[in-house]
Amino acid sequence: MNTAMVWFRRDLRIHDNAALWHALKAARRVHCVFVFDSDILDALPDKTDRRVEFIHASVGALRRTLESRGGGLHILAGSPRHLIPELAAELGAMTVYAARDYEPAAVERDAWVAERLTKAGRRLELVKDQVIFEADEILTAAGTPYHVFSPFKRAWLAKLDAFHLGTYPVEDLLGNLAPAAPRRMPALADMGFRSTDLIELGVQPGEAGGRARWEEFRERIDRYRETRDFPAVNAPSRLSVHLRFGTLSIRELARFAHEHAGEGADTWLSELIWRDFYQMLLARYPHITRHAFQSRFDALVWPNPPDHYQAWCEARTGYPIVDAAMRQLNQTGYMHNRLRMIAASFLVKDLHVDWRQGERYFAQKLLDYDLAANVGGWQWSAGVGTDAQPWFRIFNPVTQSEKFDPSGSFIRHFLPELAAVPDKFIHAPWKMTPTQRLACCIGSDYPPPLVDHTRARATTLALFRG
DNA sequence: TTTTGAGTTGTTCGA
DNA sequence: GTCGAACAACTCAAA
Repeated sequence: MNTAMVWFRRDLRIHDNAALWHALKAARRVHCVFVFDSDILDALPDKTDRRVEFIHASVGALRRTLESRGGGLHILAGSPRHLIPELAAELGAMTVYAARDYEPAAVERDAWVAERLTKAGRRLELVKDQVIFEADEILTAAGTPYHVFSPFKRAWLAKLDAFHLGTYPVEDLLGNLAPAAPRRMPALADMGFRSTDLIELGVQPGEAGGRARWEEFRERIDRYRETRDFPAVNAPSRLSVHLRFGTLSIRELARFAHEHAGEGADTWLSELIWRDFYQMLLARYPHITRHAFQSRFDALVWPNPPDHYQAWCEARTGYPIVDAAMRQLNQTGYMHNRLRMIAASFLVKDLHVDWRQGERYFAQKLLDYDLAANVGGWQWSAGVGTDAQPWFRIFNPVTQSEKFDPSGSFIRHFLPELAAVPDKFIHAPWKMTPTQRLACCIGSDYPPPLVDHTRARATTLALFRG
């Protein structure tokens, strides 16, 4: 009997699923499995985690879809290092298919599982699914990985063709799915987690949720370029969480963006290329999770003044755009991309805190948290990453605020204590005279600025000069 | 090997 | 208020 297994991880969908297609193509009986990984879940300090709920709901939806096609989903909880080889043996699956994951911990886990399977005469077959081009597919003429985005993007676009954007026709082969014994799905509480406000926040998990969001964004894509930098506008795709957990296919999104003419789609496609770029860098240079990409900056000692990090986390720096951004993150698990840059630049270059602390904080809070993209973004903001112009990258939080939240409507939404502050002062409320402070008292209703930007900027430049 | 052009998302200063 | 130049000078990628 020709039997295979598909191990779902961050590809929680059926449509255009590479691992599922390869298994269905190769075997007459295909078992599907998902493992709630206790090695990851047990380490999470906060048991009210929207990501766990997103995964849990998406896995439930995946099981219902598989069952409606005559198949099923084995849902287990524990360490996949043992559970995957055991289940493969129990089901008689010779090959386990899975989508390749480029995070160092996943690479190590997969090598471990592969070795176990091999010893038992089976094998783990990892296939490309999360990116358009993997680390060894886009190289310079010298055969080395790109370290600069623009030439990487040119090479990426030059290599793009119908083959790399093609859809795996999974739907044609679903007759090979094997059912799973009907077992109750583990509840969130069984794993020690509580339910969250995910649905109230408007996040729809699962493949259907991703598709709904995608259809809604396609209506707005032509305006993406002009509107994407304004956090008060519904401009971003908000698809990052679906790409993170694979409830949408990157090939489907990239193909649409590539075929859809216009500046909006081109700009958005660039963002998808950035995603491939950072995945490639992490796969090639796994040490960048803890060390500066540019080694000459790795020894840089950040002053990290006491209380600065805490004030930033708790949205009380006294700079409205930064605090509003941090409230958006703390309250909703999401932060607009422009604000991620402003908040990151402020923590590192105004508050002089090590970028790794900010990266870890985002890791705790972001629903769409992706190690590769987050590390890449923080290193770029800190000026220690793949491009070398730190003096260009010290955002002025007031100028950025005036430019990208001109009416202050985003600020007022997340900082209602500033609602009555006149437009003229919304970006820098400490400039109000005592009589103007009736609307909001700086010092009691809202904190005074934690640092002086001009002085903090000078300190950063000196720090980089060495 | 050497040379050349370019580098996501900016800010500040002085006219 | 608006405009252009300076910022500081390095690394990458391709010719």
